Amino acid sequence: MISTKGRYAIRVMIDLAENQSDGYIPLKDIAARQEVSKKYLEIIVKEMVTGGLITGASGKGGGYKLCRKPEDYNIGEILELMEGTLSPIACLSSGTNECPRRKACQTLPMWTEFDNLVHDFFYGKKLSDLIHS
Amino acid sequence: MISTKGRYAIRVMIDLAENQSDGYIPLKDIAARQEVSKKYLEIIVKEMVTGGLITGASGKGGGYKLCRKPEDYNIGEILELMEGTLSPIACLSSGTNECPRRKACQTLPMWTEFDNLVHDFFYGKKLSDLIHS
DNA sequence: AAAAAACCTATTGACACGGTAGGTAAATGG
DNA sequence: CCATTTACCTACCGTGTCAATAGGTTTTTT
Repeated sequence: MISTKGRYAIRVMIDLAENQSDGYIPLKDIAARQEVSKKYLEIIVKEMVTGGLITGASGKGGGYKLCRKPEDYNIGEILELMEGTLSPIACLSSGTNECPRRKACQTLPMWTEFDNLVHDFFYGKKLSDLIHS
Repeated sequence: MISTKGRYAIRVMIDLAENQSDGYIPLKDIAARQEVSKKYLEIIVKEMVTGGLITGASGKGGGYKLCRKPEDYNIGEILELMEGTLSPIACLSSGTNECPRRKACQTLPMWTEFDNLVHDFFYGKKLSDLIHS
């Protein structure tokens, strides 16, 4: 289940892409357009900055902007940053201690197959694919 | 993220399929083979009975058994029963009140596409596909 | 009657989700 | 220089789910 953090992050990215200009776009505007609490977006946007997806600038005239072209982002990296992992199964998330039943597990092949499916789907989608206008 | 409930349920089904006999298989045995707490399995198995996946019988010689052939179960229905929904996005889960931004949402098509992918994957897998022996 | 099994109700600790609140630092315009 | 605007930072909170555990009751067979 993909949480609001991941979903809102993508919407912020789309908003930034569509309202691109020379300068920065204040979060207040994004929150208004997306009809999401600005306070909550702050948390999300902060992670996006430290994760290297966007850049922020303080002060008057400040705000946020993309640091790459929309076609150079893929949805998978955005979701992975926000959700921690894209893996739908605990055993497959990196950093999980290896399951002792791994060798005998009859479901693991299916989960692995599914994991690859999910990964390929989201890493194959570019931010620019979501923009119409 | 698929929880232990869904994952254990599938393992119980596999266990039942592989140890099929004329009679019923006690949960104690399943728990031992699967190395999972019997107490916790009770909760899961109960839902599987009320959901119509398996049948249970009390008393000595009792236990659980499949009520269909392994090839007549698909993984999707098992997961959907245990997880409530297979939809990875809240907006798409049945019973969710319709999002007011639905018409304008630029991410919905992607979520829908993903939702279909997930659905097709799990509904296309049969229980019998997971059994080797 | 005893044993074995499912079945039932309640409780728990930990943690994540989805926010809210209030303040601090930085940059700009006048 | 000062007010405004903006990001940035820390803390908190209520609700719910997850993953179990505990202990008892009913049903069925031998």
